Amino acid sequence: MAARALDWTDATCPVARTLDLVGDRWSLLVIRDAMDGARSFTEFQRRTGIARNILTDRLGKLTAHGLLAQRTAASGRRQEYVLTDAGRDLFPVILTLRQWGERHAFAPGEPHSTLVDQHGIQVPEIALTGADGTPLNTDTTHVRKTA
Amino acid sequence: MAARALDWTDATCPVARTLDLVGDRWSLLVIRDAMDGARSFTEFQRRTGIARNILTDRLGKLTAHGLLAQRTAASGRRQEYVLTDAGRDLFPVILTLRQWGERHAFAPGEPHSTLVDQHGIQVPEIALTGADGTPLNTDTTHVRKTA
DNA sequence: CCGATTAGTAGCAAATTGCAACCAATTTGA
DNA sequence: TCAAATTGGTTGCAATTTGCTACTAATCGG
Repeated sequence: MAARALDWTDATCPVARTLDLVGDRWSLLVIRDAMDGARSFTEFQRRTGIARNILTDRLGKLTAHGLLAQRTAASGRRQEYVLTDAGRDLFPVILTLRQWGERHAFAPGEPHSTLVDQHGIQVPEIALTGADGTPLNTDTTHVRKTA
Repeated sequence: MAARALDWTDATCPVARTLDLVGDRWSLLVIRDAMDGARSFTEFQRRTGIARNILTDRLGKLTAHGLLAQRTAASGRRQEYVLTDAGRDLFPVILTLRQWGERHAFAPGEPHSTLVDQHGIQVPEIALTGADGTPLNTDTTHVRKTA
């Protein structure tokens, strides 16, 4: 695996750096499936439908960038891919992508998978609020460069 | 612009549908810049560094999918691209991508842009909590198919 | 009216992706 | 216990996507 020699699309922007790492057609779907229990090459391939050589590449890159790790499976001698802390920390990204899709990419009544908590209760729509309780959105925030 | 004939990567998963719409190398950076005030073709090109023909394609697709709209600029007769409600609603996605990047894609002390509110105060890290106050993460949630 | 800027298009080369076949090692099951 | 199936890839090639460098037509500013 090529050592990390990333030259960032936009080195000062955290959004751009994150997208350099996971902003392709497949990486976030691999992360999604890892969050939902996928561990093996074949299982990732089956769930995503990704081409096998591309999957090889993505698993390698995600591992090289510290989002996945390879370890020996408990039951025997096979290897498996598991999320690292950094990989698990993408949960808010996956959740917000999910909730946007539910709101804007499905017709009313069209069926789709949902995210539920331990009790099987559907996860509520998250509302972003700032320290003072005001909602966070494009009107109430802006980017300050290179703080 | 080809009429909408999307065949989804995974039609039942809202995450996958969202990524089908914005999960390429550039779309979310265009959205990011639109949120931060970019309106014109040239301005998007300058901020992202995207190739001009690809930018043409992405602006067209985002417009076709209802994330951007073209309207006549206030000051004259030129056209400009503005976010629709659906486009603005990607704010939580951009914010969570930003915060993940801040946590995992920068060395400690390395400078980067930050998001601030109206008072110039830095937006705090968002913490996802469920209805009962328990934190939402990969351990406390799971996907239920085709609810 | 002239030069600069805007908003693209066109052509082509390079890089990425996807498909299908192949392969070695491991696991399963009769 | 031995054959068949499964796993986890790799390889080669074709198709698609991307990026670069012109080029153009319309507009804007002075």
